[in-house]
Amino acid sequence: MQMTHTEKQRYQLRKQPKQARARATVQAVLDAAAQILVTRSYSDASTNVIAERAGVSIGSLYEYFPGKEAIFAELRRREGIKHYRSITREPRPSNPRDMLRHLVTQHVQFVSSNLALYVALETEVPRFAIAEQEMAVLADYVPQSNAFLQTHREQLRPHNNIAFITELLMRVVTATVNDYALRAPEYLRSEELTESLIDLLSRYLLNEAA
Amino acid sequence: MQMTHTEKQRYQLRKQPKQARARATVQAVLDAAAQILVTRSYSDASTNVIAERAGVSIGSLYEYFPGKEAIFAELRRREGIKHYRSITREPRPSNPRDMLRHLVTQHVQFVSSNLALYVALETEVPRFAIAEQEMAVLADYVPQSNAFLQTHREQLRPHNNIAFITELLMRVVTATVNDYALRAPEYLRSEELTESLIDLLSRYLLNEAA
DNA sequence: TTATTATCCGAGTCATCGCTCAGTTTTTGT
DNA sequence: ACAAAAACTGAGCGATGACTCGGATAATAA
Repeated sequence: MQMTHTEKQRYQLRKQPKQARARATVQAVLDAAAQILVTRSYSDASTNVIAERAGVSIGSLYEYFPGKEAIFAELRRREGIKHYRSITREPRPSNPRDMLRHLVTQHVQFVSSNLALYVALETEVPRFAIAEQEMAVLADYVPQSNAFLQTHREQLRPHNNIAFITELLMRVVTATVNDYALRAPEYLRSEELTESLIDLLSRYLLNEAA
Repeated sequence: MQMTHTEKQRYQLRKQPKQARARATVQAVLDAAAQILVTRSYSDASTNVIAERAGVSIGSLYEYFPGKEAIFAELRRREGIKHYRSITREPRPSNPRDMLRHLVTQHVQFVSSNLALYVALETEVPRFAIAEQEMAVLADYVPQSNAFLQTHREQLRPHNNIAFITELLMRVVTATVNDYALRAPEYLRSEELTESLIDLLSRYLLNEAA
């Protein structure tokens, strides 16, 4: 584990697969990694074992991935994209209250429908290169939501920093749902949790009338 | 990484140190582990490296720890205890609003005063044996806070399940502060974050008058 | 067809890691 | 002072893991 001169590409694909069979190879590796992560553990997921489970040779694996870390970085990247898509998918809400409801329900929905993998990624895989894709879910969503709330300011209680509040609320939702996923998954899908969270956020964000 | 017959003591001390120098050895190992974790990484923290940094022989390390995982489990256990102490320390609040303020400020205080180690433990160390100590911070605190809130019911908005709400609020605080610690530490100590969080919680929990 | 590029293969190398054990030193108890 | 218990030592073993490389095979292009 020598780090000669901090290579950025340590967590990226060595090269893009061009042919279809190559894309299939990459996908097989990622699927195998996910499966081993969920059924065994991160430390059991050696490159040799992953390659074997994927049905590709260890040599092929290293054609595309510079190492074990890159495999899981890519896996997380792709899950992050799915997560983002899940949250931003239709229908677009037409008012702040619907926005909060949509945010909470979609978030719970995504996490609980991928619970095993989500939890394993969160609890077992080290967060290399945290800055890069870690924010994928929030990076685009926050400014977008902020703009939305700005245009519906009249429905909100007076806040002197809407941008900050927007980010805070996003983080409260993601972090709290994450916490339930890891530590109390039996409540994750409960009406009670979803409704309480929405109520908590609404009461803070919105004025009485809304 | 063979797991013959799921031994429970994999994450516990092999034996309790009886003499002072033995306690010093254990402490030195834990300190070294923490230091390497923070300055290098979890995967760089091999038992050999930890022993060397601690200034004890590898043999001595294995007198007390059954393996690498046990070292970090113990480290986390001790940090968890500190965390709990930090949150439950005087002065005991006399009303719900003070309770919320106390909870938020103490929590932020603890996390930000141990930020590097806290973040490293959260992001790099796998959560083995999650059930055991993971809940240390909440396990005692939640029922205790729940009882407290029950006795001050008249200051609260009507809630049909105070126990659930208590736990929810605890989780919102810990999870959100944790999220800022990992992903936006520049806001962690800000007045704005602390005050917004308290406001968010109060508005949901308390009735107008309180 | 033929040249070129892309993909795949897997035995084998080398480093490192977790861990043991036989023996020494220190502390404690009587 | 002496024995027993506790603590410490570190060379070295066995296992495994990440990764390479020389070469085979397949797809694409000219």
